[in-house]
Parts: sequence; structure tokens; C-alpha cells
Amino acid sequence: TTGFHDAKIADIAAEAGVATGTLYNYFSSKEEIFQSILEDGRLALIEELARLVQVADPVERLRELMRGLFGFLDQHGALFILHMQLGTAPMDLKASNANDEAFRKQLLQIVESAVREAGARLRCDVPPEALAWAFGGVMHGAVLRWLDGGCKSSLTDHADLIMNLFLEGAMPR
Amino acid sequence: TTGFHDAKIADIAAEAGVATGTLYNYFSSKEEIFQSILEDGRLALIEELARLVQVADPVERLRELMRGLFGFLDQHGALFILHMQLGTAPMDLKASNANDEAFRKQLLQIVESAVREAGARLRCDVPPEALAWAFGGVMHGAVLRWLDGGCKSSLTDHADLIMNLFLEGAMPR
Amino acid sequence: TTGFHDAKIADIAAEAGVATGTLYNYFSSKEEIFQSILEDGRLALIEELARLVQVADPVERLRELMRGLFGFLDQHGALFILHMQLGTAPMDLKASNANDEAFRKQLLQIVESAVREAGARLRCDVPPEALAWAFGGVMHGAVLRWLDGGCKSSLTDHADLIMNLFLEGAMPR
Amino acid sequence: TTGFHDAKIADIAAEAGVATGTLYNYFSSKEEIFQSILEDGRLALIEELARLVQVADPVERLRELMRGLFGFLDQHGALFILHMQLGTAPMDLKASNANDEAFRKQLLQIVESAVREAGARLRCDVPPEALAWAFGGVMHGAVLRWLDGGCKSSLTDHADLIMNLFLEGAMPR
DNA sequence: CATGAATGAGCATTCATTCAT
DNA sequence: CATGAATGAATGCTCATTCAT
Repeated sequence: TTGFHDAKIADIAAEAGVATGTLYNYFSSKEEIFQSILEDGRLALIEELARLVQVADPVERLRELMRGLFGFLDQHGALFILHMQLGTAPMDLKASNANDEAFRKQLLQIVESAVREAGARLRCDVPPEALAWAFGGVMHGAVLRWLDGGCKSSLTDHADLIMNLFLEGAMPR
Repeated sequence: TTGFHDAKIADIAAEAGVATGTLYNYFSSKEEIFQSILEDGRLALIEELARLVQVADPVERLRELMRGLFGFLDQHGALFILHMQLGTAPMDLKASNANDEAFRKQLLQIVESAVREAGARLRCDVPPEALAWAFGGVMHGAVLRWLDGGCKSSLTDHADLIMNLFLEGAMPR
Repeated sequence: TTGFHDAKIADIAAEAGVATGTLYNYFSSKEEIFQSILEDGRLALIEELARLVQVADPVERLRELMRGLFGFLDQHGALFILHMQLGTAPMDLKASNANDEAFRKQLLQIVESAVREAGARLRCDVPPEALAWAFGGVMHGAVLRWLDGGCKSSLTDHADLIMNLFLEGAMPR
Repeated sequence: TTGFHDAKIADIAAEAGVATGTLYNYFSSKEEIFQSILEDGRLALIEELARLVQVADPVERLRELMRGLFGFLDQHGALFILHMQLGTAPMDLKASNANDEAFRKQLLQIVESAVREAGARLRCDVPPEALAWAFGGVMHGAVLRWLDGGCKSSLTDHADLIMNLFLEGAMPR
């Protein structure tokens, strides 16, 4: 995020292989370019997740969700990180907008709903909302580990392990 | 983070009740002011954690660590969030520096060491490093939930629940 | 003038009902478009005045000239104002060119010649050149009054009055 | 006017002997700089004219007014021309503002009032407003003649002649 | 010839940094 | 040491001009 907001229009244009003025034929400001990139990412991710959400079993749905998100990251890399960063910067009002806020709420709802549907198959002594955030948390941890390692391995390969950690905890059963 | 990098020196000086030039008697650049604030935060947190780390039992040490971090956040709020954000923005090279990198590595090491020391009391089918990131992840999730809720309740109050989630997982035992 | 120089090529093209590129098939620069519009105006005015200049009596010729100019303004409005403005902006070197300069000098000459021809019928204690500028001046005043009033009435209707003012002065005879 | 609006901030700053940024410590935009220069000119002229307006005899007041304006032009040159240009460009809404509009109306009122006060000493078969504009017109003509001649002679020297032309007209008495 | 998307030089404005007081 | 006005490099954005279709 910081990285993007710090980016100069000239750089963005250069990376896109066009002149600076060209960008302004399609967007009316730097902020709009920014939001557009985010929106594209959101749409791509929503499309990706639409299929996964149809999985009947709620726990399996969570697993697929994690796989889907990891797969998306494996493919889109930096773009999605942008979302993640935004997701972790709710204090930065400037960077937030209604669309983005709605998108993040939507993702959280998908997880929370799955948790509720799971009923007794998941812990009931914890608010579903807390479970949802924990789910997001372990994923986030995995992503950071991946980033920290230089994005070399495939994130998807770790999905099952992370899911297992989320479900069974750090202590051996 | 964005918030800080976006802040104008004039604003920072005004908030500190000094003239802009005065800041330059103590710091040689905006970046140095930035790093100094971070360093202060790091030192405060290190001091805070120094005691906790002496807990003999590794699992209890993790619990105390979580309590300590949550307590620090309850007290310092936005300042620490600064660290968290930085911690989640490893792509932003500008914002990273050796000290900060070292600090985050240090935190991770504390966790990872505790995990290793815990031996069979924690799962051995998962790399200790992965457990450490998962530990950080669930904490991160709790923090985001807290931020999302407007920082109203006390984070510390949730430490035991989150620790329990980390240890026992999302499925009932 | 300002209005025209501020106008964007895109707007001019849109108003003309063609694409921007099309303009460049006929003109090689914005300035040329500008000068072309002026030239058109000049030609139209010259054509208009050509007849009037043939009036034998020099004083009547001046009256016809004033009528002609006012009539032209009544018809062409803003376009001619363009000329007037240019005429009053000799400091703006960019907007001046040889053609325009020549045109204005030509108008002045027509007036000055009429003044000279009038001989004793007009004051001889004043340089003919000064009389010519004064003639232009009272006309200019009338035009400004007209503009200030919103261009509502017909300028031509005031020609005789203004001519009379020019000839007989502000004091009653 | 065009000349000024076309001026680059860098040029204005250079001419003022300061850096571009310095201008923005005192003005918040180019337009504000522009308006400020105009306002300064207006204030200086108003101060100059304040004395002249106290002349009891209305016709002499007009003569003094013309002398005052010509004197101001002799001294301030280009600056006042700025006003004149604005005065001749009432169609350019952008360049007009309430202050400027009021100022020009004020000048016109001074003249018109003097004309009314003159009663029978000036022609009554012409609306006072028309006389006021004609007065402005002959002055404008003189100014243009002066500009056209390269601003070499002193405008003030011609005041009496122009005043006489305004009062007695182009025909000999 | 007409088109209009692409271009990029040009300019207003911002803000970290300096330094005379 | 504190100050804050001056600085000017940096950058977002505009718009006259070009050229492939």
C-alpha cells in the first residue's frame, strides 16, 4: 500500500508500457488508478472464490477457501498483497473506500457463515466471529512466512497443514 | 505507517509543539524521525517483554508473551500498530531497515524458541517455524478484530481465549 | 481573447463537429487556427467596409464607418470582439502578427484619411491622428457600454448619437 | 491579461526575486497571486483618485480625473494596462471577480455622477451614462495611441487636449 | 481524408530541508 | 538552541500534437 501510494505516476505508466498522459485517458486521478487496480483484484478474487463458496460442507468450504486464497496469491502475488495490506490498515481512512470495506466484510462473512453452519463440528465456546478472525489470522501468518521466505515455495502446498493447524491447534491430539 | 509517511513535517512539529527547524536539531531527516519513533516503540516493547521471556515453562511463556503484546497494544495503541504494519509490509523496502528487521526476527525467534523448547507438548508434525508464524497469525487476527471493532474493549481480556484457540484449535476436543 | 486562448483544441473540434485530428489536416497549430478565425473576421469586415469607404463625403464616410462597424458587431458579436480585444492588447506579442497589425493600421488609416480629407470641417488644432484615435475611442466606449448592458439593444441604433457626440462634443452648442 | 495569465509561476517568482515556493507562503494559488496584483493596483489608483474626486466643479473634476488616470498610467505603465484590459474584457468571466467588477463600476459612477452634476453645462440630449462611456472611450483611445507609439511621450501632456476633444467634439466651434 | 487514442513536454503546487536571525 | 520564512527539487496532471487505423 505504502509502496503503491508512493509510486510515481511516471513509474506506473512506464510499468504499464504507456505514457503518463495515457493513464489519464482512462482514469481521472492517481487515486482512481489506485482504486481501479484494487477493484480489478477484488473482482478477480471474487470470481475465483465464487466456485469455492458453493462447497456444501462448511468445514470443507473453509479448506477450499484457504486453498483458493493461497492459489490466488501464488498466481497474483503482489496484487493480492495489496489487499492484504489494506486489510491490515483499517486505520488508514484515505486508503479505504466503501467498495474495499464491503469486500473485506464480505470475505469475513463467508468465513463466519461457514463457522456458524459448522455448528458443533467447530468450537462453540468461542464466538464465531473470533473463529473467523483466527482463520484469517493463521492464513495471514502463513502468507507472511511465505513473503518472509521470498515467495519461493508454493503457498498452496501449505494449505492443508495450515488448515489442520487451525482446526486442531498447536497441541498434539 | 501510511499515515506517518503521509504526515507532513510541519504537522509533526506542530503536534510536538516545536518549530519545524527544531526537529532538525535532533534528527537529520524525516526518515530518521520516523525510525526514531519506531525505535522508541521497539525499546519500550523489548523492555516490556524482557521480563516475560524469563518464564521457565515455554508454553506459559508464549501465553505471557501474548498477554504482554496485547497489554502493550492496549496501552500504546496506534504506536504499536505502527510496528505491526511495518511487520506486515516487508515489500516496502524503504520502510524496512536493519534495526527493524532484526527486531521482528527477534520476536519471531522468541516464539520459535519457546515452541522448540516445548518439545512434545506442542505438535511435532509441523515445523516450529510454522507454529511460530501461526502464533503470530492468530494474534494478528485478534488485533485486527480489535481494530475493526474500534479498539473499544481490552485486548488483554481476550488473550487467554486466543491462546486457547492457538493451542487447541478450532475443533472441539 | 483569453477565452479563445484558454479554449482547448478538443472543445473547438467538438464545437466544429469534427475530430481533433481533423483540424490538423487544415491547420498546423492552435495558433494558426486562432489566426485563421481572426483572418476570416478581418476579411468579412474588410468586405463590409469596402463599400462604405467609397462614400465621397469624408464626414459621412466616418458616419458610415461607424454604422458599418456597429452593424458588423450586431451581426457577428463575439467574433468581432475578438478583434477589438486584440486591438487593445498590443502588449501581448504572441497574439499579434503582421496581418493583424496591418489590419488595424489599415482601419486607422481609413479614419485618419477621412479626417484629413475633411479639412476645415473638422478641427485643425488637433493632429488628425489624435482625432482618429478619439473616433476609435468613442466607438470603443459605445461597444463597452453595449457589452456591459449584455448586448441586448442594437448597437447600430446608437451610431448617430455616438457620431454626434464625436463631432460636437459633450458640451452643448 | 492574457499576458499575465500566460505567465508561468516560475517567471513571476523570478521577477519578484524569490523562489517559486515562496510565493505559496503568501498566496494559495496562481489565481490568488493574480487577483492580489490587481487589488494592489486598484488600491493604489483609488488612493490616487480620492483626492481628485473632491474637486467641486464637476467638469474640472472630470479633467482632473483624466489627468489623474493618465498620470497613474505614466507612472505605473503596464500594471494599469492590466486594469484597462480587464475593463475591456467583461466577457471573460474567469478573469472577473466581484472586487474587480465593483471597482470598474465605481470608476464609471464617478464619471457619471460628475456628468449629472454638470447639469446644463454638458449635453442633456444624451444619457449621462452614454457620456460617461464616451469619456472613458476617448481616454481609452488616447491610451491606445500612447501604447501604439511605444509609451514614449507623457500621457499626461495630452490630457488637456483629450479633455477638450471630449468637451467640444471633433468639429470646430 | 477523418479519426481519436497515445504521447510527453510543460506547468502549478507541495513539502522536506536549510539557515539567517 | 529555537525559530519559521525561503528554498527548489519533485510530481500529479493538462492538453497541443501526432499517427496508425
